[in-house]
Amino acid sequence: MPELPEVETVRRRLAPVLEGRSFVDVQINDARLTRPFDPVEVARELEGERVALVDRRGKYLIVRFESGRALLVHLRMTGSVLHGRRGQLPDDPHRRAVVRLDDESDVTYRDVRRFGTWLLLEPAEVDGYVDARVGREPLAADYRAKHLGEELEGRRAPIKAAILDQRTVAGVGNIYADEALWRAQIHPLRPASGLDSAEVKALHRGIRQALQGGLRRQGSTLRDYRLPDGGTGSAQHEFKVYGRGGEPCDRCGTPIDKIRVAGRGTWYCPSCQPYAARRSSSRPSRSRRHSSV
DNA sequence: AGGTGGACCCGAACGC
DNA sequence: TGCGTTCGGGTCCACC
Repeated sequence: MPELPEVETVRRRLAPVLEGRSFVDVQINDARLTRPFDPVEVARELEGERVALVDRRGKYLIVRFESGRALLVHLRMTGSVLHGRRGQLPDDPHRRAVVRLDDESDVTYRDVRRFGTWLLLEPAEVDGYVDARVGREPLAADYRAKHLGEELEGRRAPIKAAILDQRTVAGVGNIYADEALWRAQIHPLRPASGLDSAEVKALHRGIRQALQGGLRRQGSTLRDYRLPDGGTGSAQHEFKVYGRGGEPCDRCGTPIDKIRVAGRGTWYCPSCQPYAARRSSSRPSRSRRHSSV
């Protein structure tokens, strides 16, 4: 599923091929993509726009035009963007849109489950729309544990549900939420407001490390995710818990357990992510390492 | 008012 | 083998 690392990888690959280019012709053949707006009208509005910048906020890919308008692309679960020379891309029953650029190349959008969305916004609408839905960028240089702590304050929801909320922190989805909690050694069902400051710090670090790791591998391809050149990411090979039920924990050897949190499949290590607070001796956070198995 | 669960999708995996 | 059922996941929205 495209989460921050996947969307950022797409952004980086797309920026050099889109910036400075104009949309010459746009075909949208799935009304769901632009709902509730008419796809034919949206396509017509897009024609003639020249791309100033390919941006990202959370899981939104933001194509900013010189006019000040912006196209917000959300890949949801199975969306992907491909770029290639015109006519070179093979037929695809799941292709939902094609953008012809002014340099003889095409950008196509494919989406098996059709959850993805394209939303064309006027200049004055963009910031408000995005900021209402998306919190701070976790990979920004100035993102601090303090910011995460403020968002978690007073929230009774399980910590995993809280970090899946895009307003808590931008771009964390089901996969990287589990990976971050494993790194921080925090049980996914712990009430968000119950974390102490050391745990918030560990989670802040866990989120950043999990996302950075995904980004270094150009995202994770479980099935549908692709880079714009058709390539695959490889972060799935680095997962510590996601999808690894029954396998031994990399840290302590205990079999990874699977439960359900906030309606999502959730994998964690029952030994190094205990629900009850670890009893700490006089010294703050001594560590496990060889907990009993 | 914050939290939860269903709806939206469709291909793959599963069960009989 | 074949066919019906279940699963999953991001976001919105109705409902508690």
